[in-house]
Amino acid sequence: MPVSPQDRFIETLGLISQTEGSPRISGQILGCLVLANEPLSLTEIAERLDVSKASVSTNVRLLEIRGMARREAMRGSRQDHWAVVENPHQQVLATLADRFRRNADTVKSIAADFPEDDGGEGARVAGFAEFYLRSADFLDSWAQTLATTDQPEKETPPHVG
Amino acid sequence: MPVSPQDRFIETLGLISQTEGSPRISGQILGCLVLANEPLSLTEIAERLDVSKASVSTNVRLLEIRGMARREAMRGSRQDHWAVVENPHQQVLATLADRFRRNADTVKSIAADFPEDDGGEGARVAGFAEFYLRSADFLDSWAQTLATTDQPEKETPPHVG
DNA sequence: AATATCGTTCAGTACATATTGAACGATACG
DNA sequence: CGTATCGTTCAATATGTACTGAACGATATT
Repeated sequence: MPVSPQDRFIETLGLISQTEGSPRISGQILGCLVLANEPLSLTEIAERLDVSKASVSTNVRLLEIRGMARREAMRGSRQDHWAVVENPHQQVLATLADRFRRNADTVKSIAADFPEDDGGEGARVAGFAEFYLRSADFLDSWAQTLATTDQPEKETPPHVG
Repeated sequence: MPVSPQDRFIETLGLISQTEGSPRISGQILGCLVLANEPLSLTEIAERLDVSKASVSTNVRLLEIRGMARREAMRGSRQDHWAVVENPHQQVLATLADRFRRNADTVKSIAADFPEDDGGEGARVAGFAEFYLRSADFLDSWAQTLATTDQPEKETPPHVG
């Protein structure tokens, strides 16, 4: 039997999530929420994906930490409901930027511990820190363009000048 | 006993590599090569990190695929030697851009399979594809700035306009 | 040709973690 | 209050994969 486009979308996001180092289920949940376009209960998600409620509980909160999903109160229901945020990717980029900034700090402090006459080791390590720092800035600016251009149009990519 | 800054750098890159979804050892090897600043043999790397030559063989080739390391012939030695490329991060960003572009293609083709009257599902899926495509462009432009500014200086981050 | 020195491959193991089922605590409802 | 319905936590399991040791093939040296 042919697989529905919905299922393929969900499965694809799961695989992407996995190659990016996150649990597959978190990507699948995201796909679920994007397709539904309305808040879904924990049970609904679990049944749709045919996984345990425990997994959904854990991973939907992971999405919340990543800034991609948010809890939503539904009138007349005691159940928690979950929905994708307005601009999910913007949030995830900001989170990524934070991670890079932490990397920069860590590596920078290590670089500082090298002696002067190390044959350039410390300098090369510091170069790594510099990359992470610039990357963080870049990610932030990228996230910002996503925020300001809700309706993506044909644009020239950003450039340094 | 206190850990040397060299070991801390190597270990840190290993952890970063791991959180990014790559084998820890590949990050450690990269750290090794950066510190050495000269081509190292497979045996030298294995002994420095206290891991098997098989692992080094596999992961150093992974770095090669990622565009961060290259094989180098050393005069007077039959052994392969490995070194970091000139601008390792630029390469890895380009690789990442390729992955995003593939994601965009995959999701885009899925979006095309949704019927017209799907309540906006197909449009939202297409929005995802659009994000991946724009991300790929962004990564490329980012990589380009790294290529042109070998000596990182204080710069304003790129912006759309 | 025989031997030695490489790098790679591959089956097996170790290890990390994603996922589950059951127990638990909290809150709403009767 | 007792009961039912939630979501979360936690120990146990399943699963994927990183890593190893040994075998292999290729190349250089004698």
